[in-house]
Amino acid sequence: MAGTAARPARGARSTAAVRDNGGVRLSRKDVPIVAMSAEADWVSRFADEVIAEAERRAPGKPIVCASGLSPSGPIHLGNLREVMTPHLVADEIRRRGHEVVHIISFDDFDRFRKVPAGVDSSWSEHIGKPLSSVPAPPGSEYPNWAEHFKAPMIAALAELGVEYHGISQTAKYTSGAYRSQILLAMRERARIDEILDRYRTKGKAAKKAPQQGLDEAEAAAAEAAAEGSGAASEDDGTAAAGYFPYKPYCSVCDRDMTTVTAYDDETTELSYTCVCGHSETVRLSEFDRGKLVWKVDWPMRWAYEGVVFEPSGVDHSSPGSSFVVGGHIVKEIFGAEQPIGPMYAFVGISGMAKMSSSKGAVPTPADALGIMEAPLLRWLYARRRPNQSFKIAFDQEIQRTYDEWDTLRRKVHEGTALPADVAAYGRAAATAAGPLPTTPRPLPYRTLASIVDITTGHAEQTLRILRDLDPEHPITSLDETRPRLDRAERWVTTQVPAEQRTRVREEPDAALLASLGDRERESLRLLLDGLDDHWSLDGLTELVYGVPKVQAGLTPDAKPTPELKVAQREFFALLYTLLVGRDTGPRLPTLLLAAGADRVRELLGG
RNA sequence: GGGCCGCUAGCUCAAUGGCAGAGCUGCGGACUUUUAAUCCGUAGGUUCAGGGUUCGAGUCCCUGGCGGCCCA
Repeated sequence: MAGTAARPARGARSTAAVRDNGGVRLSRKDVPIVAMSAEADWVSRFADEVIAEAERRAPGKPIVCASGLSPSGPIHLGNLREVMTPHLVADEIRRRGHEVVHIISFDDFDRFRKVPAGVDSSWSEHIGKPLSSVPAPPGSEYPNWAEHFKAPMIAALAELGVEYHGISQTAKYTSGAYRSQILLAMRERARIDEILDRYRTKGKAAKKAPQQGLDEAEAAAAEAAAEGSGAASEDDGTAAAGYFPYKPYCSVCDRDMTTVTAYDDETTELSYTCVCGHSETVRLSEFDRGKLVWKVDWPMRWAYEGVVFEPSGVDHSSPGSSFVVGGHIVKEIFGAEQPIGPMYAFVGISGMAKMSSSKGAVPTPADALGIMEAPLLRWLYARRRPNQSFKIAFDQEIQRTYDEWDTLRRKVHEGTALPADVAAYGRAAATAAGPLPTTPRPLPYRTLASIVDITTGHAEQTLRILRDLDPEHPITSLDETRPRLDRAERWVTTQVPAEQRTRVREEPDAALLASLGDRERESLRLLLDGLDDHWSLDGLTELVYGVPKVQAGLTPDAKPTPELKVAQREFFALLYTLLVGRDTGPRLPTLLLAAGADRVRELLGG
């Protein structure tokens, strides 16, 4: 296991670090860091460990890292950790010049457990079938349930730069690829039963009893609650006729409500009955429509693929969990070794204005990539060790996350970042295959969000404001600020609550305008008279700060005094109230430009 | 009843047995600027508690506490 595996000697690591950093020169500008300090970074440490293990187990062969995904529903941001953890390690191994393959196993031959909320209840007739045999949810363009949920994940992985070898367990099982492993497991069923028995507790019989009282739907719901990359708890194959680690899908109804009643090692003839009334005897040396129970299936695949690194969720850390039991089975039955397998903690979400509550769904990688660029999402998974839980911000915090990312980027290029931060940045911004796409002019996310909020995405207004942000190097096309601009816009429109959006008033606040004193009327008049001559970001800045100065008898370039600052604040509050109905808002020059001169005149009583 | 993980600055986290560090927040300042803009500076610690190993412990061992997750 990961915790007890021998660490390579210090010298070995230093050598790796030198080789890693040698030969790659960074130009000061915009070339993402490909080499990085191999020190002080969890990815590097796992890579050291995995390489050493791989060379001990299978010298000269490609190093195998693996992930398992169950397409039983939306594949969410927690499941992404199942992929990102081995991806980052495999990528580091690849950067060091080793041959490595990252397998993503889609467990689409698992049983359909439960009809999720929002799907027609008639789908309950499919409970017990392989996920690849269940019709896709209504309205889907995909041929079956599994493909429907795999597709968006596959698209997200491409955008994230994750290189992998995908394996459909349906294809593997139904092609007979695992036949000899299945026959072996059946032959060794008594020993498997004995291994499982070590972890079955004495209270089991008493505990099982109440389960009988549950109806099918409740039982399915309870099982679904434990669902993960592979359920931590699942039918382990115990039946009245003895223990069998294999379960056939019924030839008639295609469900796994089957019970094995007899098996002959000599002929490989297996008899089963199904709740649908069907019963038959098949020859396991030819029959391909069934699978090993999860606790045997997983270690079988470790052995079959020669997996050296595969993480799993923390729910696998218990004594009787499939990871622990699998460690015994892979060694004692399949004669192979357990992968190095860190437990990863859960990924939380902060925010989520709309999506989760209405659809009953947790956000997916595709949702995250809608509001943030791929390198940023990669960074969130790279910067924390797998055993640390973290949150992905869908609320205002995303602005801070982006600020941190931009600051880190600057520091990395200046050479002032800490080694661990440099490493995380490098893993986020590029893979062994090269850098990920970036935004040519990465303006601060909060600025973009603020602008898009005011302009409601209107391209012409947006460009006008962006152009004036940096007059020395004006932005000439929105494309320079993409895709970050599009992410910010999507964030504003899908995640920012309506009451936090800036809404320029449709009609003038007649009552307020009528109640204004002479001094306030004069300030508005001064502003309106200056609009045409100051219609630029800088010009309007000068104007809005200048109006109170002129009123105080000062010149527009006078130094501010405490009294003047008070007057400015009052003036700004008045403008905000008249323009957006609140006493604060986006910086006024930006707001004025976005609203447009005609609307400003109307709202200010001009 | 058992297991895994965590506990370090106000917050989020670094630190491979060798001088406890970043980011954010806060505070102070600059920019004609208290905004949802930019930059500079600065403060901040009994590393959960107690014991042990060691020349040396945030780090390793033991006991306890608190928190999260899981199994039964």
